Amino acid sequence: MNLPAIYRPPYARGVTTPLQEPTFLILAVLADGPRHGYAVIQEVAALSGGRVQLRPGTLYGALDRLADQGLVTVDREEVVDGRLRRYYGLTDDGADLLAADAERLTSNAAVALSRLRRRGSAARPRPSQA
Amino acid sequence: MNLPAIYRPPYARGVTTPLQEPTFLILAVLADGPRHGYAVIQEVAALSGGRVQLRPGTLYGALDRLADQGLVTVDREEVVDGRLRRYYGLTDDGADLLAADAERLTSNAAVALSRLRRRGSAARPRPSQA
DNA sequence: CTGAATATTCCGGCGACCGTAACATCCGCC
DNA sequence: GGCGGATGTTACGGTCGCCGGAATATTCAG
Repeated sequence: MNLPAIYRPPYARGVTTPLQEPTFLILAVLADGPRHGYAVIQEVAALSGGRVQLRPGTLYGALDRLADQGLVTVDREEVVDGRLRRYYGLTDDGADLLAADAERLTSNAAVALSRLRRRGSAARPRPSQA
Repeated sequence: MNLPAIYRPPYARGVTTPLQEPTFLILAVLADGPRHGYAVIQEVAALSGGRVQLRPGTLYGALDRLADQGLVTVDREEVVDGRLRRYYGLTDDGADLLAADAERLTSNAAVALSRLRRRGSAARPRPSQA
């Protein structure tokens, strides 16, 4: 079962290779530098145009999972005003995986758009002007 | 609040708006014209470079679901050598959703790559090499 | 003192996908 | 002339990421 090379090297056990959108965006946020959980939620919302509103359960669950997989690590912890802040940072493995997955997204999008254009020759109602 | 318009119009109840990769690729294959299930499996494998090997359960489950959502329809049925062939075709709603999702993928990939580039120039906390 | 924002933890539940087997027909091979 | 493989669909148990919501705790606005 020739696993096609892409999606294997560093992604040890259990790594859901095609990242889902929430996980992908979490890694994307951390690519800019360490962040704590709550900041990730806000930044994901911002750079998805408000489309993706991470739930606490999703975020912290994903962070734990990604830490287990070695894709992120706890950078440091602070206590501000009695509240805990745990900063997570992207590892090199995480950056590699994110880059590979971004490539996958680009490729998939290109394939779909190319085939949609071919389809355009047939009948198609256009209610809105793009 | 401002639910970003994209990802709402035709995607009535239960439509998992961010398409997962198998679903996305199924729609992409059908964008080229009607296909029967088995052909979809092969074509998805081909245009994903062999990375995505659809299981029967995934494929036919997805087709039923997509048909319920009005994103694909049964185009026609043939019996060839006593074996059934059911052809599925993309609806206009399906094409719209696929186009919107391709845009989402492109955008997400761009965001990730841009942030990864920023990361490369600054600090690499994990000295793996270079 | 009530409510919103900050920040994390916990838990039940759902749905897409996986993995595999079954069933049926036709073909190549030995 | 039977065995295995390709074609094509159906069925079902299981896994896992995400959702949805509530709890906890502190600070600041009204």
